[in-house]
Amino acid sequence: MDGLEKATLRVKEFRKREQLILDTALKLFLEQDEDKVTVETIADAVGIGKGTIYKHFTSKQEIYVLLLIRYEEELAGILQNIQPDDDKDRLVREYFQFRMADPARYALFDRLEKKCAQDESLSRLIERLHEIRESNVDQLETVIKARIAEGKLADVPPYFHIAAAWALVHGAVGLCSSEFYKDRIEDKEGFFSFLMDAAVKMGNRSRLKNVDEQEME
Amino acid sequence: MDGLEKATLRVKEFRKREQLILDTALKLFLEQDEDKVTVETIADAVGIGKGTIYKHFTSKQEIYVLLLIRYEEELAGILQNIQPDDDKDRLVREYFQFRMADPARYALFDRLEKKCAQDESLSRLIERLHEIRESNVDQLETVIKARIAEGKLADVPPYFHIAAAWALVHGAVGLCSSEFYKDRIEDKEGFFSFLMDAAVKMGNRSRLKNVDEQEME
Amino acid sequence: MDGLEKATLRVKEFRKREQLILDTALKLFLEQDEDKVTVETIADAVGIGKGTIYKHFTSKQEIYVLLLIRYEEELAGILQNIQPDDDKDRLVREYFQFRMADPARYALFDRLEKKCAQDESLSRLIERLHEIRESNVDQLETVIKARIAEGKLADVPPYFHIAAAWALVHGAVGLCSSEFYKDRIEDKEGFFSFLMDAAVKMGNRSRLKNVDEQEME
Amino acid sequence: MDGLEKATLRVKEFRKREQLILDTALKLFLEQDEDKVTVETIADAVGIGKGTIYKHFTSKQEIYVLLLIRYEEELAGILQNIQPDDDKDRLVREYFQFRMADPARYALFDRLEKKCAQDESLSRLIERLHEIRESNVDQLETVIKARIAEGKLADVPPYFHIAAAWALVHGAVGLCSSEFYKDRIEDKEGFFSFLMDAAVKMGNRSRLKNVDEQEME
DNA sequence: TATGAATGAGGCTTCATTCAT
DNA sequence: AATGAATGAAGCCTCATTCAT
Repeated sequence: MDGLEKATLRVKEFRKREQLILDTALKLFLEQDEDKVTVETIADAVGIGKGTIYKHFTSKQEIYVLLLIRYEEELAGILQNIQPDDDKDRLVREYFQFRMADPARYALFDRLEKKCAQDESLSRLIERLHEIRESNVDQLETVIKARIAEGKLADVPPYFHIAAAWALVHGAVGLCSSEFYKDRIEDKEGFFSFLMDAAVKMGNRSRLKNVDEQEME
Repeated sequence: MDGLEKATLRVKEFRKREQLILDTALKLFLEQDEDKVTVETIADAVGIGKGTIYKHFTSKQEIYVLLLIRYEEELAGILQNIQPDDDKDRLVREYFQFRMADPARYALFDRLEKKCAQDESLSRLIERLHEIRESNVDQLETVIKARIAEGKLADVPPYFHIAAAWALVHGAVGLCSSEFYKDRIEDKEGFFSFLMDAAVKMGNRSRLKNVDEQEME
Repeated sequence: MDGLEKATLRVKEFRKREQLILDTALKLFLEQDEDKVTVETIADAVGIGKGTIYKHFTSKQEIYVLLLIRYEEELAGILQNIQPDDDKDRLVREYFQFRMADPARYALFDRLEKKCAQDESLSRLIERLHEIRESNVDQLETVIKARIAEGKLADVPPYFHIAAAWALVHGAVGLCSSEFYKDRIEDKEGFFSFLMDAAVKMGNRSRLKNVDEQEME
Repeated sequence: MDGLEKATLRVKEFRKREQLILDTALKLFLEQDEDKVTVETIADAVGIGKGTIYKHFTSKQEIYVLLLIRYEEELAGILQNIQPDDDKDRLVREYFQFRMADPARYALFDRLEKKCAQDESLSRLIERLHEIRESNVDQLETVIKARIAEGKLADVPPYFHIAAAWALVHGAVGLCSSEFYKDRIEDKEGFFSFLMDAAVKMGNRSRLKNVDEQEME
């Protein structure tokens, strides 16, 4: 193994550790409130020194943003993997499935983003986050537009559909983590099927018609 | 003015200041992240000493809960004021209008509640909060039930309707405070009318039918 | 009732309240650590306002000293009441009985005195405390001297006897409140009779003589 | 020097600083009332930052207990160093000499222990303190028992002798730190020899016998 | 005179970040 | 590069004392 190889290996190790730190941080943030998780806690959980964290990230807040970016990139990966000739709906379905998969995680990211929004020193990363998200949303818009053209969705600005769906998902997540409603919703499965049904139909033009037809039988 | 009157006046002044502190705290919490607002900041803003805050509240966290309770009580007041012979829908409409009126405030309360949930020393107040909320929800359920009986709403457990609407409102609020979407939704008014429309129709039985009928023409 | 009488009555009431405050403070200091007892706690327990305390005493520390003085005065009263033709031993016995009567109280006073010792603003009161105590000790010395003259006590400076007894009593009190020894001394009654026995005999001349005789063998 | 050595050195330095903090704290506690000594005062006196204190101890109270433990361990060391074939009395003598060596220190520890007794979070350390003390007392009991067997001490439970001596030492310490008696005892050396004499003879069997004989006359 | 709301100095503790090894 | 001891700003809270009513 020559010097270059060695160096490459080292870089790889370094990157790997970076991911490990982020993974661990995420896990801890989900378990406890992120304010209660100290940098030392993370370092201990990873099994490295506290100082090492700062070789990878300039601040705790940077960890927040990088987690956000990683999340958005993961989503981008999912969207990218879907073939253009797939059922158009699949894209949308995957998108929301991903977002709903782990409500607590999503809620965490929501908080983290709010926390980072102000910080001037993170603006570069925040920008990047927005770029990725923009691109993800663009992908979705393309699909939405196609469906509108097909007459399958109400002819409103595409972002109406996306934002409405986003809001519903966000709302559902909030509901899940709400101390109060958590206890009140007895038939959780039934409820979410009710909600999802509503979400799908939300801007759906043809579906509404179908429902009618169905009911007339 | 006799002694009793004087004492009453004093108590009134005290309560007034309490409200002033809560008002100021709320204002500051909305302006900055509540973690960045120190007790001293609040005291300074009110124009009183730090110690005075602790004559009214036992901890910063108690301020959080009392703010939550005040919010829920305000809502209760609105619900109570509606006459029984009012249009049944008005109750529901008022409820969501109230919640949507100041999304940032609502988002804040969401965070605050999560922060207080753990604290054992606040359990008494948290309980009271839940009681008020329960009573508010009960009121709504009554209306929902009536509408279901009238055949105007889908016959699912009433809390399906409430929770679904809650989720939508929560989602909309989240959307509003989201750094990213905030910039993307150009026609905000249009969008929210679209969303509200969806919300109202969500569990609406007759509407669905009507739409169908309409489309069959 | 004329003005003078009224004023006298008022003064009486005032003095009475002063005693009530001191009584209550003492009770609370004994129940909890005196540092944990706030001036407000005392006022509440007495059923008066916090400010009123400061009409009677200039500071919390003054309460400490006044309690000390009251204690020493109480002792003086006991010593005074003993007739000069009483059994000489009775004086000594009463003195130590008084001090030992409530070990916790005694231990408290010990702490309080240490706390006040430094405070310059209390020096006047501290002086008075010392005066009373001096007079009490003088009385004892008189008795001790008489017993020495009778040849019943070892002919050492009288304060040797007093201080030695004081130390033993103080030690016994300390023992009583010691967390550790408290559990170890099973036969408490037996032990204290053993200890008292030793104390009484401590400077007892006749015993020393016996020892001498023994040693001469 | 390899890594292991370095690490060992580091740990040593760390421990050394820990001792330095404890030493300084003790010194300050003795100079002023421990309540007047703030954590910052200690840090400043040591020449380190306030936060560093908390790398070594979890709270100010923990410093109290560790000081107590150190004191008791020091005593254990002294007792251990005494050879079994030494004069049996030496153990007892050393024990009380140690305790009497620095009355102010002893009085301080007495206060500290009382202060920590309640604190639940210190229970583990308090337990350890009691263990050490128990073992120290056990050693003494062994000696006392032997002396009782030899007929040199009165045949009462061994803890009678220990506790009585403890009380006397405690009393003497109290006397020393008493503002009033401090000034009154002119011939301190003479007095303490008088007191010690009494202490040593306290449970001394041969003397009791004589007394009995005398009383039979 | 009695009151109790207001005060603010001051204490303890936390933790993100730095830096010498 | 990795470490972890050291740092100190900053936060929360307490309570003796004051003072206007």
